[in-house]
Amino acid sequence: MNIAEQVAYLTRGAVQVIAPTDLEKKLLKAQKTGVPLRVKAGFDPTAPDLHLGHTVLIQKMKHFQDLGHEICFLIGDFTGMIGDPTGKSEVRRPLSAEEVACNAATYREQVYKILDPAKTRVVFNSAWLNELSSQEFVKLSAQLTVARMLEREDFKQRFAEEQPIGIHEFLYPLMQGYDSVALRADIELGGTDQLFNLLMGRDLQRAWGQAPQVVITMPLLEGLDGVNKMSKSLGNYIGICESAEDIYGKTMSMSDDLMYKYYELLSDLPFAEITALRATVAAGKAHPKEVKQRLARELTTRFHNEAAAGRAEENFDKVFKRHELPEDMPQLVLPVTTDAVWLPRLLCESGLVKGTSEARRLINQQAVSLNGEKVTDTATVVPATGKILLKVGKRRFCRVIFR
RNA sequence: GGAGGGGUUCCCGAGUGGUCAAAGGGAACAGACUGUAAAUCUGUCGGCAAAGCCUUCGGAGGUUCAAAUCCUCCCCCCUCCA
Repeated sequence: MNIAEQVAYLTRGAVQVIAPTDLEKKLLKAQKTGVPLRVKAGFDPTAPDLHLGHTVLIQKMKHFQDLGHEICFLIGDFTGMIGDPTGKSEVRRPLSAEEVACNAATYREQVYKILDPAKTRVVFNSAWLNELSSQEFVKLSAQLTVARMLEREDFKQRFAEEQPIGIHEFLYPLMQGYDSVALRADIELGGTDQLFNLLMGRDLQRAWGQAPQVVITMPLLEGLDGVNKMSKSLGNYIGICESAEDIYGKTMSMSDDLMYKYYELLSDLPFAEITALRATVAAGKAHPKEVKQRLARELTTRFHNEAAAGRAEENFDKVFKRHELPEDMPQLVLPVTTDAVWLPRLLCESGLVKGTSEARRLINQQAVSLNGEKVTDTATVVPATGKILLKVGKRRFCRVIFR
């Protein structure tokens, strides 16, 4: 690849590149000298459950890796104690060394689904931040004025609204920036919400006599609701460790409008092709469901494999399109202790519902079927013999076997 | 150190003595419609073998026939002044 092609490849989908000429220069230099660029991206030490939102960034890291550059997967175990002021700031409980190690292991396990372990360096910022002397610390904080810090949108707003701003929150961007100094990063990747912190790295590197890193920001991926950023706590996520069925099914449940965004941020399809795809659907020449299925297959394949994706698709069509029973469903084997069981109790024991109250509600809402027949009476009792098929809503199944 | 504002069911947020398992919104779940789309509409949304009973409104006591609401003590959060 020539430099222009490399730049195009590495900035596909990026929101901002600061500064583009620096990127070219760095790539050129790397090509000439054969010394790979050092690419940094930071992650929180908590929440080791990665979802597609994280993969936008990780995928970008992989692009750099593909071109032979060095990836620094930074785990912010020190900065994690502060918490990024972006958005809702909460005081965080410091994690123990064991917890951090455990989370890091989980990160590795998940991240290596995408990244090449051999070309990935995992680093912890406590390694150098714990060693920072008070003198250096003062030097660090002297690089920045309060006025400059208050330019930051989040702080500006909170200051105007007389919301609290902790002094330690000022330290977060400084320390994240210092990470770039410590690592001598050439490039730092981050979400658009990270811009301030990323730019801080450039300022600090200059102050420490280093060439400023190139900053590349990636869009935040909306969750399945299409509104909020994908996050586990909002429940609008697709986890990369979920089953093939779940990844496939969740992908299919997103809105049509949203899927193009997912194509842009998660697939490697050229933007021109995605635009064409959108046009084809708009013109009625392609069914949006098929376009979405293609996406679902691609994502499922990425985190599992093609065969699993195929099975997931078959199962999906079977259950939701043809309204048949899924390949495998949970089974519950119960000893026969009485002649008959009250249905809500049985639903409860099968784990399909949380309690008998919920079971009653669902029965009243025509949501429960027994051996394929809708149940209308909450007082229904089931004879405790043989096999029974329970279904709640569209997707909850269980086979109960009495022995 | 001083003054003030708060802690309500998953979340936000009403509620100042009975009509409160607690308005409204969001999320979630179910049904209709579909492509399991989305949007929309309808319903449900503490627990319980259930026209009743039990447990909930930061915590512990108390007043009262009756407390989320009043009193006492305590814990926690926030703002302003210094």
